[in-house]
Amino acid sequence: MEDTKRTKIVDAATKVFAEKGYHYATMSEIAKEAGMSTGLIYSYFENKLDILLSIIRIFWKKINRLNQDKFITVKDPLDKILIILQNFEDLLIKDEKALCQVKVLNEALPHIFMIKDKRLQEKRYEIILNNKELIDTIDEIITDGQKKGIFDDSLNPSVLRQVLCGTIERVIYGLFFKTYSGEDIGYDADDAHKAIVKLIEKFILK
Amino acid sequence: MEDTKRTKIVDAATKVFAEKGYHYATMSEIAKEAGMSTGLIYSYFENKLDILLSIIRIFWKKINRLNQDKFITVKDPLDKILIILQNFEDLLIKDEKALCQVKVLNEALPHIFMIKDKRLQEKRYEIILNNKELIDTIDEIITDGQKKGIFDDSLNPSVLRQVLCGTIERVIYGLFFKTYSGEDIGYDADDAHKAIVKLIEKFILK
Amino acid sequence: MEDTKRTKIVDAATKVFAEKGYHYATMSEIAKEAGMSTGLIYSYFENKLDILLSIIRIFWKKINRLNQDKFITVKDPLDKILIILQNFEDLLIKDEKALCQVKVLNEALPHIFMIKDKRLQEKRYEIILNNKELIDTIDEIITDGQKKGIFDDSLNPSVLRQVLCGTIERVIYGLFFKTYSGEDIGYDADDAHKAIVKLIEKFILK
Amino acid sequence: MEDTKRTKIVDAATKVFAEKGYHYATMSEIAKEAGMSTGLIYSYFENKLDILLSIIRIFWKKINRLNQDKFITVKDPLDKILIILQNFEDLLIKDEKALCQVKVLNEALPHIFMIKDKRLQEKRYEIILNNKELIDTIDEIITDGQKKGIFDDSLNPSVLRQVLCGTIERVIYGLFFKTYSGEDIGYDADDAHKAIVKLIEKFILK
DNA sequence: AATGAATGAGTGTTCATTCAT
DNA sequence: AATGAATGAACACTCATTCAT
Repeated sequence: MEDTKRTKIVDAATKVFAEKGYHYATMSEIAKEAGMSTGLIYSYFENKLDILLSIIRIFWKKINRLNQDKFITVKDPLDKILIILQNFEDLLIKDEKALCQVKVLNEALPHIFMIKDKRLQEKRYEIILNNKELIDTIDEIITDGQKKGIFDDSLNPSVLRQVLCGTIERVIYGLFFKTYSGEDIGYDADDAHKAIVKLIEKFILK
Repeated sequence: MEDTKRTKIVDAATKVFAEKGYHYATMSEIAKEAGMSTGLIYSYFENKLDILLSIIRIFWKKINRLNQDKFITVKDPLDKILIILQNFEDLLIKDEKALCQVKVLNEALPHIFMIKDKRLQEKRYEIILNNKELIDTIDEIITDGQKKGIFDDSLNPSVLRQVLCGTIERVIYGLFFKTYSGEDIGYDADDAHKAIVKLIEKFILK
Repeated sequence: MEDTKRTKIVDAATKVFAEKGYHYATMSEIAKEAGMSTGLIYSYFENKLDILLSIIRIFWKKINRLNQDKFITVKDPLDKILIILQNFEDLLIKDEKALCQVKVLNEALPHIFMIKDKRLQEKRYEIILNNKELIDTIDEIITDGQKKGIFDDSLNPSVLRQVLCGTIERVIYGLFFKTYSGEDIGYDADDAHKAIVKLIEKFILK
Repeated sequence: MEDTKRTKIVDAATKVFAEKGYHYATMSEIAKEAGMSTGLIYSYFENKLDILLSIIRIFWKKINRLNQDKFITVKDPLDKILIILQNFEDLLIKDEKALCQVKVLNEALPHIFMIKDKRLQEKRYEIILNNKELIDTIDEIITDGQKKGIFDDSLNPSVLRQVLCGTIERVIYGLFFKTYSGEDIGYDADDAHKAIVKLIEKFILK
């Protein structure tokens, strides 16, 4: 029950943050969207920033958990990269509601750096750790693929990862923009998927 | 003279916005950084948002002008793409001061959508036009390259462009982060350049 | 049974008000201290201010009743004054728990004046009456003592009473402070008693 | 000029705090009383509590300075005590505006203990020091008087000081109450003065 | 042209109070 | 009778913007 409320708030905030941007969103808008009063939000979260942090934290946790779950049975570097992609798509694209998380995630960085509240330091640290976990995971997979002679080894793993992540982020952000603005962006979820797979095949594979 | 002041403000704001994020930056910080009083800023800009808009507008204008200038003598699609990349690098990477524009550009989108001030509508429209101009330019180049049989034509131009732009944005953002946080990101400006060129060769070329 | 609950609330509130001050004390702290839920407090009291009022009202009532009870057999003005002192000490000093009432009584005045709630007007009036009763009692004793030639009659009764009450209040407040802060104040309950008795002998007696 | 503004705010706040009590007083009331906007107050004070602290700090500083100034030429313990009394009267009674400080000073204690803001810790410490300075000064005078055989030495200095201060506080508070409520309290400033002097003569002197 | 003191609208947050269970 | 989740009014505080000098 308590968890339902937290989820409601997180979902409402994700929507409002995505629509208006963190600072333009007000607590009463979030409360209204969540179907409750402003005060109640403060029973579940320390403050506004805490909600933003929670959105991000939950997302990275989910991604990391999904990845680790599937990596147990998969060993091939290419398959692992494809699994990471698939997990991103599962979490963001297949649930249209969740798509707006991309924008919130995109906007979050400056706010994470502005955290002064001591109560939030730990949560901030956790986010950084979770983020680092994904980065390290990808970098290890790439390094592994290069050692095994499967991946292109003329570039260092960090740049390869940046190219991959930048692509995924941008392509999915486009889908969010399409959904929420209604404007045509020239491609759909299927095109996006094919493009990233092709990027992996042509750019990352040897 | 007036132009010097405007430039000073734009430069100061770019720095402060990049360091703190648009909303955490205050007008008095910008004024201090620009070496003038808060009030004077309002002689050159309508309001805070107007400064942000100007930063973006100036950047897109410069990019478009640089592109068009060089496109006069260049006709090959691949060369054109490489010129666009080079222009980005000239504007952002080669001047360390300007590097922080990446972050401002990254953060700007939500604010552009929140413009209510009628005086800014025109400027907003101009930005969207400038942005669209670059997008259209790239899309045309890609379409042209595909027609000429030079570029991969299994993906539509919009997605190809997103992959390219997402990569450039992310890779350069990494360089900004490195410069301003001092942390190691595993690659430098040279690696970044090579990676993008390789992306073009392996992913965009047939 | 109902009375037990009321007493529990009053005792808990007295403690919390004394420790934190009326406004810094929250209803949930009082409820926790009283071992019940916040809601239940509202079955016994109109609101937060009502609890404060009750604490004060109960104290003045007790003092007045104790005084009147003992005055039946005592007629000498000096003895009467000493009885009032003894009653104060019985109610405050001898029960360490009750000592914190001094602080609550001290802080109460501004709140009594801010009562707007109509339901509390009557209670407020009662407090003022009870307070006035003690004042009048003391003033009458002093007047009587002056008439009988026992008390110094070079000062009017009101000022004499203020000196006496100010002394008692301050000296007992010191004891409260000592108990709750643990700091040394340079005197104990016994010193306090002797000082007040000496004040009566040297200052009020002729 | 800046000092005029600070003084205006301090005076306004003293009045409003005295009338309503610290917590019932709002910043906009203080601003209105001071003839300025809410925001401007924050150019001169950290926050609401800082104003309260300043009122108290200024008062204790003034008292201590006045005392030390006059103690240079006076050596007799009795004269010193009378000078302290006179200074209190000069600061509080002779300026009717300043009289309301008594109430603010009376109410301040719980708030001083609730200070969490780091920026105010130093100011808090200064107040405690100033307060201690007066206490120590009085205690030294009394000890000196007892050694010289002038003062009653059957009670320890701390209690004697409490009796004196409690009396002064209470008697002056009565005058404040009279002025601001318009009610008759049975004595005036002159009676108050005589009472305290008589207290010193009869109770403190041997 | 230039200043920065002054404004006040806007919002996050708290907490007394209510009420469904 | 008892709970504590839920409410929302109230207020401190910030900061973009203005304007007297």
